[in-house]
Amino acid sequence: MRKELAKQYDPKNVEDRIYKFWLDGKYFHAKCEPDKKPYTIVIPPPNITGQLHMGHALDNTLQDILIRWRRMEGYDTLWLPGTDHASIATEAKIVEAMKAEGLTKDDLGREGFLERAWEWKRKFGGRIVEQLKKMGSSCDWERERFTMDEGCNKAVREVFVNLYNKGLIYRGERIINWCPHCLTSISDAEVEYEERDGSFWHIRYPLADGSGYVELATTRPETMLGDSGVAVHPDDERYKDIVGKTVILPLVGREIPIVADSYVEMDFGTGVVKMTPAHDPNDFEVGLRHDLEVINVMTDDAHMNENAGKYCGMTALECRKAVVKELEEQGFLIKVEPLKHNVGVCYRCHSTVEPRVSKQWFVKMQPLAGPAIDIVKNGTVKFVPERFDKTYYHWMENIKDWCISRQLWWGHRIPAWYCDDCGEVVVSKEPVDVCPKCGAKLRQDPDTLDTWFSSALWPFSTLGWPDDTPELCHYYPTNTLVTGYDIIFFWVARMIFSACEHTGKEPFSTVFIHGIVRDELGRKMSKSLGNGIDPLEVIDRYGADALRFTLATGNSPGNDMRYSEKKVEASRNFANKLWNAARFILMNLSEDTAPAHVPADLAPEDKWIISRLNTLTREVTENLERFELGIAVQKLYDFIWDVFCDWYIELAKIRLQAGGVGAKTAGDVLVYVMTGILKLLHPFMPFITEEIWQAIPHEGETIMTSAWPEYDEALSFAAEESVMERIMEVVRAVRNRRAEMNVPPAKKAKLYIAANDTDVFAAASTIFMKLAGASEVEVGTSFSLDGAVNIVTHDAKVYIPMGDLVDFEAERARLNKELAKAKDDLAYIGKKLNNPSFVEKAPAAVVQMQRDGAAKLEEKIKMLEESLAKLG
RNA sequence: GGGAGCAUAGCUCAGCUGGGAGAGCACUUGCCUUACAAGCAAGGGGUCACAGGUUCGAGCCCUGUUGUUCCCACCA
Repeated sequence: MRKELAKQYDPKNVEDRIYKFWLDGKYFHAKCEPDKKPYTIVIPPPNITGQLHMGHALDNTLQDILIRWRRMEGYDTLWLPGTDHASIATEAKIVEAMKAEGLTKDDLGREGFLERAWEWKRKFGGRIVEQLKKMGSSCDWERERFTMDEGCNKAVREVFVNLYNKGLIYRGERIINWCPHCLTSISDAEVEYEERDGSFWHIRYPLADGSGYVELATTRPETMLGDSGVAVHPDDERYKDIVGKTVILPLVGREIPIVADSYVEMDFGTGVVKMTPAHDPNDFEVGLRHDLEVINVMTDDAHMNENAGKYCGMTALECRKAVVKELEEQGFLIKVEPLKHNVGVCYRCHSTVEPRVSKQWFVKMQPLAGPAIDIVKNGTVKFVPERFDKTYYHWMENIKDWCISRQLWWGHRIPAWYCDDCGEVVVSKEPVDVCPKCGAKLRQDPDTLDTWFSSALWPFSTLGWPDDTPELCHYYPTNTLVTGYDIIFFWVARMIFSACEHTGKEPFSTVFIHGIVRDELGRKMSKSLGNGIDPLEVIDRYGADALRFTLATGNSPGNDMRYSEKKVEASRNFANKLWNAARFILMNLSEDTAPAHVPADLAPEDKWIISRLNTLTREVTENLERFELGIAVQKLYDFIWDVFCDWYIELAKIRLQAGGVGAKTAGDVLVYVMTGILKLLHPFMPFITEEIWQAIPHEGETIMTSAWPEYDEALSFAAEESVMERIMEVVRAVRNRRAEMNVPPAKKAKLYIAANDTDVFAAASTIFMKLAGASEVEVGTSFSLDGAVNIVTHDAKVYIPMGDLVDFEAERARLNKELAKAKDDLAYIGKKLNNPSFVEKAPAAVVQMQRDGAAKLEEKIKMLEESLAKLG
């Protein structure tokens, strides 16, 4: 007994049942079949602290479309799912949760804290996976890895030690970005810039020899407590003679040198810059060149420290006020100007970043960047769309060393041990207890690694690297990475150079970049704006299929898209349309209808729809291959709605209602075309296609693993396509005229069709009766009728006797208008064809097309003139 | 300061390698036609930002201009 479809399409009902069916059948499980070609996709690790948002939904949808399609094409497909340990955000959330219980990090200690973190991860970490499943994700989630799982940990230690041994990781005192809120260092990529209103304080520093003073300006007066020099440009005539002298630092009284350095811009401010090497990256560089003292005046949490003298203990802001006040009182302050300037903020918490000198671990980037650039330049790794390789090159070519140590507990512990007795540093894959030099007890570095350090290893660490596993051998290098452009620097670039360095291969061959989903007003969706839309809520109301379809529609690689509920509604309506088409087919099938096949005795409309489906198959496949998912889905939409539902089903009704062999053939073709549609649509709308596929005659257990349709030259019927186009033109023209004349649909009228090719139109008489409001149809080479409406198409003239309804003046006016239009069109084409260089230089096919067009127009003009002549 | 994207119907956007401009929504008109009113049929609406250039032919290619968005660098 065949399954039935409910009268009303209910996505929730369908989706819950189908997902369970897939899970029970274990259809998602990766098999690692060496004889099958692998298709592996790397997916961004969803942040475990987060709730599913539109960004995830988009990622997941595009990935799943590609995976489902390739699976149907017979590939051994695998996702590399994972969960990010997201150090800063995760740790902040855990700290917050502890605070609610009256606990702090120090109360728990490192072990206790980690225990709490795991507990927390178990509680919330699985949630996002459940949400992705609701979207139809066909990821084998049982393979899910966590970046802090032992396997990945092993890879991290391996990489760290290898890089260290090659001299590519070093520990050093350098200026780094410090987030005073998160209390950790962050990398350059994690700093964002925001424009803020600030002030520009002009201050005078007296020369030590009493010969005057220099005037300089600063936006951060409090840092002057750490000044160890003053710089001017070497070519600046104004200050040439003071270079080498010293100034007395106001309030502090320290004597500091005036140096010349080309970093200083002569045109900006007064052309004199105070140097605070401990708290400004540029000053630090200048300081290195001129051997200036590094004086740290701040604590971890942006308070002044003991080096700030009497200001010790104040916050930076309090200190600024105090310093400015004293400068003013002592006559050092010249003026204050308002100034807009960019301030670096932490990308996680948006606190102002404090640059400070600190001892951290770094990765030397220069040697790693070279191969990573080459592998993209030589096409081994391709960006889709291509233009993103420019962004990538620019970043790689100007890369600075990467600060990888974080002052956090929730992350991969740095595998380095220190001997407090003899100062020995040991870097090792395995824990070491005693100093190999002096035998004293060793202390492990308390810091952890940047979350992206471990994430960068994702494509191979999850496959078992550094062990030579069968999985690694089969699936690596992977095929595709799908991600947003906002993550190119953080993750994509780092995966590429890490893979080059550690595996000697590319991590993936294609980076498919998509845009971000914006709200209806084009704003970025964000928590603080409160304009984020919860994908689960959308699914609840319209279904996952509708959401997926929306995200795929109008999605062109690399471009942002706007979310609007109207679009989701349109997608849901489309699903409903498909549902109803399926219901219609089911109603018209007999119990013994066979699964999809092309029957014998095809009618012209059968050949037409089969041929159109054939073309569609080719177009959808080609566009998927080019990652043009938006175009593929648009073509499906147009075909299903306009071609299949609006035309073919209506045409098929004629034979279905007549019964007999024709009905059987029409039924078979309906099943054949519907099956093709469902397969092509399945990657985009997995649930509804599975549900319908199960209901109609089919072979196999699930559409997921059924074979992807292929273009077949034998199913291309150009002649029938053309015949149908001519018939459809007549139908449209008649409908148009009737609508214009306000003829009610119920009022049928006889149709006289005059054409040279009488057979084509005679054979289609039932079509005209069904679709063009004809009571009966007479076909001949010419008719002489009075009181009839004249309709002219390119190769036929149609008369509808309407008696009193016909307004001859209106008829004449309309025909004249059409004639004028046709003549204009012909003149336009004629101009082209009379242009010798067009005929000579344009491709033959284009010229022929114009000639055909001209011939059709000539024919039409002739018929229009005849009709006008008859009207008198 | 460097780089990139975008500018097409009232709105949101497609338009692949150049061959007389498309969709969805909105709008107008007529229809509950036995799959579907979450629908059917018909229709109105565009100097493809502006100015040049290449070409037989430009929404598409090149140059410039304007507006807009984003990324990178960063001015002490």
